[in-house]
Amino acid sequence: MKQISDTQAPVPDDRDLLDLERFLPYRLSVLSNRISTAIARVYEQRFGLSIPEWRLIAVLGRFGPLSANGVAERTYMDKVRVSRAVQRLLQRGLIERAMDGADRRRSILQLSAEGRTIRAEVAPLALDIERGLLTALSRTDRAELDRLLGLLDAGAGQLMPVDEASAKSS
Amino acid sequence: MKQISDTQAPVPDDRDLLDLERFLPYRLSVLSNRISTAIARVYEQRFGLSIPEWRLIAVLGRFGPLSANGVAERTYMDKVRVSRAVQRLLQRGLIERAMDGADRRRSILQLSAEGRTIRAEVAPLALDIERGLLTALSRTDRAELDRLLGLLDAGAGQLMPVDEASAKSS
DNA sequence: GATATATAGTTTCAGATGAAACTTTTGGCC
DNA sequence: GGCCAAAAGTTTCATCTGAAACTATATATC
Repeated sequence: MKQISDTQAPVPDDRDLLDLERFLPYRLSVLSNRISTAIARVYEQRFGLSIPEWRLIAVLGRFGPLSANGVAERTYMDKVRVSRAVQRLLQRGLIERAMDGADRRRSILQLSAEGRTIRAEVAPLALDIERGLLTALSRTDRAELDRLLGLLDAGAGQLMPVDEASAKSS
Repeated sequence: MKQISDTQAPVPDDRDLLDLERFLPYRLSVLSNRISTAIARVYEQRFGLSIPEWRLIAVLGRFGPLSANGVAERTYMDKVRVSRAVQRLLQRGLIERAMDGADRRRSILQLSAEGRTIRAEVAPLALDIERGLLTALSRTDRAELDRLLGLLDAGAGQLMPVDEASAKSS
């Protein structure tokens, strides 16, 4: 004889049916896209820079000279993006490329004088934007946020190892 | 006679030259992309759903029936994305579309029976992923995070009004 | 009730994207 | 030295994306 209820497919109650607005990945995605879009617009209009291009400048300014791969690792961009950003910035003369004498597959990238100038102009603007975002947060709030983002990074690491995410070196 | 130092272009010191790794918009972007990519992979492999498609299902399940515009408003997706997601889900029979009798420009979208089934399967998976992300956070940490994201949303609102960001209705 | 303006949704087009293939060079390994 | 696997970057190709143009309908103004 057929059993009742226990073996039936469970009828999901509302607890199992997620509410998009409270779903953390969704909230992060909407927030981050909103911010990135606004920033991209500013960089584009004022400096003709895309976000990948700006990241390249920022990271070369801070850690350069670097190989393309070094850039990819530090920016979480894949090598195709880096390659394209490098090409455009070379054309514009904002970076310089040399070949590594010891390993001729590898390039050596660094900011040109003009690139350094651009970085010095863009960076304060970026910091202004960040300040605007954070106006409503107290000093301790900011420290909290920093800590919590760190924890989320760790959680995301479980989900998807960093090197599989994007910063592929091959 | 030319003045010295005071009128010269300021030489930016390191304080003005941002460090990408500490720059909030960058951190949010990397974190969010990492999570979204991982989730997109799961949805795609297990259910053949893109993220826009899943968002449509989630929001229709929770608030449906809705017009395409209603969906756009609640998901922060632009109307082109919504339109495309609608088409694919109609093809797959996961949603149904009727015309609004009172306003024949407007469509009325809702989940089909099969759509409801899919939602009931995907939602717990999504919640599992979220739980994974949050394992390292205590109950109070989670409340803090919620609050801080709310503040950031407000800050982002200053940067870029919601309706200009993406959920354009026209 | 004709004309103008706005809205819902779709289509078009030009650019962005990333996985996979490819080229070149390097580093074993025999 | 010769051969094979791996790494650095680039190119290709198929897909995704969103701004702008477009279609159809509705609303406002006269």
